[in-house]
Amino acid sequence: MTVRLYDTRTQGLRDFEPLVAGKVGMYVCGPTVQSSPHIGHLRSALAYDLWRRWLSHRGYDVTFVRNVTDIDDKILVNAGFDERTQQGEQWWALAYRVELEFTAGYNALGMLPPTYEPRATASVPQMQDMIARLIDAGHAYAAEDGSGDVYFDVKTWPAYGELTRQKLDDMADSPDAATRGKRDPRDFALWKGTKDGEPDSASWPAPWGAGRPGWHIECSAMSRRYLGPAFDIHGGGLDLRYPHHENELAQSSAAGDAFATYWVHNGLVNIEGQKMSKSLGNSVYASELLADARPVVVRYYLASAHYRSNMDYHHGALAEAEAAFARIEGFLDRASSALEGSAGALPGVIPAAFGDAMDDDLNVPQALAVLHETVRAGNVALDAGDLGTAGRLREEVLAMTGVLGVNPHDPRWAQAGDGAADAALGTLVQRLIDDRARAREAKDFAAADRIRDELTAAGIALDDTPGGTRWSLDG
RNA sequence: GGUGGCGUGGCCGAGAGGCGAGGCACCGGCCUGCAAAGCCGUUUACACGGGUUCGAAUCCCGUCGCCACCUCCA
Repeated sequence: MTVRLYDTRTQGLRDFEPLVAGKVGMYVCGPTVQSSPHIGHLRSALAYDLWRRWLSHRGYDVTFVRNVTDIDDKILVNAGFDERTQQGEQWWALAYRVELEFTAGYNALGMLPPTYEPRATASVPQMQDMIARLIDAGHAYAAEDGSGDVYFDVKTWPAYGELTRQKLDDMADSPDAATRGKRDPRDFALWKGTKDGEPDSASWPAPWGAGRPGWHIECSAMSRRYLGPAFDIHGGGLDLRYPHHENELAQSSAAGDAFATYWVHNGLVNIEGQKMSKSLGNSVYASELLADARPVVVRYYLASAHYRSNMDYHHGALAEAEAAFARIEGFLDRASSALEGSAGALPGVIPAAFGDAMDDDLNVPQALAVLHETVRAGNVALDAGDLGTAGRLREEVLAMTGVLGVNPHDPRWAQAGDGAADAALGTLVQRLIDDRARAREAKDFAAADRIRDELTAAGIALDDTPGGTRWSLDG
């Protein structure tokens, strides 16, 4: 019952062994809040939400940190505030507005809030401290052009490239290197001196010149602040391996930190076979997904491929997920009707095969297969009138969907409705169902079917069960 | 050019030397007044060419195709 995970650095599966028994420190690179969250952001966040839930389920006390990068070139550009005319949105206003969109997206999909969710702008002193230590140690230098930039000196760190197994000589030169006061084209910025036209609000005083932190140093400083110089798992999107994570690893190591024991990277989401990009204009935003399907179905869909595989979002994908999810939901609904009154409030037991799949590098697709097999067995038991077995299997299904965060009966997923209107609708529908029952009793099937057709046309589905006719709002 | 990954049936998507994961769709049957739901069953597979093996989708070699990162990106 050991959790195994795929570690990018060693390129293989490793048994998970925490630094401190029973505890896990996990740092995940959160978004740069420069524009609205898209399907890829949600998928990434979900991957680590699932890791966190599973590790917790296995008894670990998980400290989960996901940062918010709220100062960055793109944020300044996208906000486009003009100092002279005072027109446009302030960068910090844009950052906060977008951060709220991300939070709303995470909440909609039932992601557990991180233990800590630090903003980069709130840890600038910690970043400066780390930069100072790197300069003192001879691994970083202030640019000689007086720009206020500070760079990491990759040639002083022979291990540079270890995460992505690249040799320094093979790395492409940065195109703007010559003009930026770098000693080597591959040196990367730890601190960016304030340039003309940039707002004072995006400038922090520093010994080497006023400016703002580079992207990479943010994560090194924040992970250290909240998890310490050594922690267990560092996660992020596959696209962050290089340069972001490579640079984090280099600077943290050079500063004397042990940093992450395991590196986990989630696969990306393509759209209709193509990479999602702003230039192609094919981005699928969180708001679109949530308009197309129930949040729990979006969550189910995004979890249905292994977290390390690239997945392709295509038209109809959510409808397929809805159908698959409805099967699970249907069983639980049937079981609830059949088992009404019988307690069965025991904490559900997760089948061993499900646990084995999850332990094996979070193999959710395999775990879902176990879940579906349990659903079928449960339906068989219900058909046979074996309520004891059905009840036990229902508990298993609830336990499995619970740990994945897709329990259909979780109040979280309940549609926010109008109680009085729902009651009125229920009364009217029940009257029609009663009328239909009388017609069926009298063998007047034409009349009975007419009632059902009318309800169907109104978006209400009927389901004749041994326990009576049930109705539901149909999608 | 460097580093890494992928190619499974109509679709999605696991698996990784030996009983054809699971879901969606389709077809046949059971059940039902008819549906729906549910159950049972059939049919479609492992890019291509070699090799290793008693046995390969799974290992090895080669070929083709696709993709990611190497510049900001979850």
